[in-house]
Amino acid sequence: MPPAAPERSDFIRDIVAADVAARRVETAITRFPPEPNGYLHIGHAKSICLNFGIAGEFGGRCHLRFDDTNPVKEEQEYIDAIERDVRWLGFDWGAHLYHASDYFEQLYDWAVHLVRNGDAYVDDLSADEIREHRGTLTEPGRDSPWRDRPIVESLDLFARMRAGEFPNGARVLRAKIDMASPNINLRDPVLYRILHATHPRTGDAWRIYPTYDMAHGQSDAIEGVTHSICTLEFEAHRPLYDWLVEHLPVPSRPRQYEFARLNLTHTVLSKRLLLRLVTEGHVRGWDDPRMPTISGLRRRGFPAEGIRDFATEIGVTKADTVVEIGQLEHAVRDVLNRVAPRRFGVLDPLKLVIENYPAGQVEEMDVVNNPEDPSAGSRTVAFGRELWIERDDFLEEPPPKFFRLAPGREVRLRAAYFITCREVIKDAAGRVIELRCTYDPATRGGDSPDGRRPKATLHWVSAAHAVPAEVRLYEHLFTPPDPGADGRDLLADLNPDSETVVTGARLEPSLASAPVGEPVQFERLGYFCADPDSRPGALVFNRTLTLKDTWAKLQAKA
RNA sequence: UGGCGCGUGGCCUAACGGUAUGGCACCUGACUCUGGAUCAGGGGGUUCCAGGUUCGAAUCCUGGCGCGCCAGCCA
Repeated sequence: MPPAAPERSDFIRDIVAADVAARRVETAITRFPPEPNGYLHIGHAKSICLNFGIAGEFGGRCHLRFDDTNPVKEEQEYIDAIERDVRWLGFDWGAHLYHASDYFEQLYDWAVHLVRNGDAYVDDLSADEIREHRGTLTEPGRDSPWRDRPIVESLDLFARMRAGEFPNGARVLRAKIDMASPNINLRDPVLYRILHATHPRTGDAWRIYPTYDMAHGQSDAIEGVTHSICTLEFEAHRPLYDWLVEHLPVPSRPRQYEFARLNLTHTVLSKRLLLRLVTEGHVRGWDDPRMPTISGLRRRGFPAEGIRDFATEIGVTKADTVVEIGQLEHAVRDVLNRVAPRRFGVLDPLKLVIENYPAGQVEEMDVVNNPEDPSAGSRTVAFGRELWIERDDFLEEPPPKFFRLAPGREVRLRAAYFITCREVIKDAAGRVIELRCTYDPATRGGDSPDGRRPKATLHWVSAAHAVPAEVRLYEHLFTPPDPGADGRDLLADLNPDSETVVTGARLEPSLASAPVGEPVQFERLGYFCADPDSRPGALVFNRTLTLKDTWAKLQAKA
């Protein structure tokens, strides 16, 4: 667990602090309760940071509990991915790994307890009939004809449900609360349903499974959870949460608090929609670098620290809001700028020949690794007569405010020499294919003895030394900030340029051994990291984010 | 329509009856061997509206308006 630095406070932390001060609880025991039916995304990260963060700050603990009450949707693959992602985010549940399925026997006993007390009954109505009886938002529901059947009969039927005597949907166990409640969740909610399905953990031991409402609060109580923090859509369930905890002999009394889930522009945060993108092949998988999943962000190169910083910066409230994705990107750049070693990489190479540089000569130029971090030291990069520079660092007819290379103009090659463009060579189609330049030997290292200061500094790689690579450039997954809004088809909002694969990049040789996922900055371009697809001799890099680019901004305005 | 919740500059957020906080974004300028980073400064708010209580209201009350959630044997 990361150091429990004092986080900014929020209404939930205020409640916890007050509870601790009033000795209502000894400490904060929270839990992160994912359902293993998909991959975790940045919205879950907000919840993870909140739950583990609070536990850390108050010297309590946070459990990882899988809410695995619906075997028809849940899979082991998701369980594994969730554990990996929470750990990668920087959190540790220690020995406190739990599953709602661990409590199935206890939950069953408690269900029997409810029946014995006349607080629950077996209902023979079909799903359709139950819906019909439930009433509507404005009309009260009607009692099921089975609502007052003898307790012994319900007991017998419930036992036989467990034994697997009835098919799916034949009967359910319902709480007996109030069919006229204005809160629909209190109109005799279903507690158990028959599901002849194999569970990832309990196998075929059970033919009935508890619903979320029956399982969640009771699991909290079993684990001694003090503050059960969930998202706003469960607000209407809180009266039921409380009802169950009050009608059952549970060992502790947890309280539920709700906060607003995260919404982000230019993406979607719904497991259903993310699953659709995966299954329909619009992305490379759950961990596609464009996905807002934790594993996607990781593959993209977003550091865990940046995600955590983002979570604290956006705060925790009950207001349903949409955060600009730029705020996430800012938190990520902030970390990357501090930690990413700088390297040279040319995405769209243009050959540059230095006519007065001796053929065959190679100089090892000393280049600082990170101007933000002197302790990162420096490295050596080979320089020679033939180089690659970025094609858009040259313009034959430079517009005003374009400071880079142009015919007759002198610029600095970073940590190397000043060069002047003498001649532009084009192919038959008129495309620039080579620049002939001269260099000033007196400017070795990048400074001139006479104080000349070029307006631009270019990155470069030696043509004789550079290694080729594929580079995948990523942008927002969706073009509009609110994909699928106003009844638009989600797919129509996909950004056709969300991934651009560049195949002819040339990188400085040290990048050939860059570990997968380790962030580097390609100077002047952005932050990158090697993709898991990368192989020796077939390097693949992902662009995590571009650097802020005021020139690009100027161009966009024009 | 019934219940519950929420409305503070473009976005997020603070304020706990004392005269609108901070971050992101935006705009200047300085500095710079990354048009990066950094630093300095700046613009932008009838705190959803209308009443009321109070010496004083973003905060409390009433009534509107807007938005979100709830009618799965999903979570």
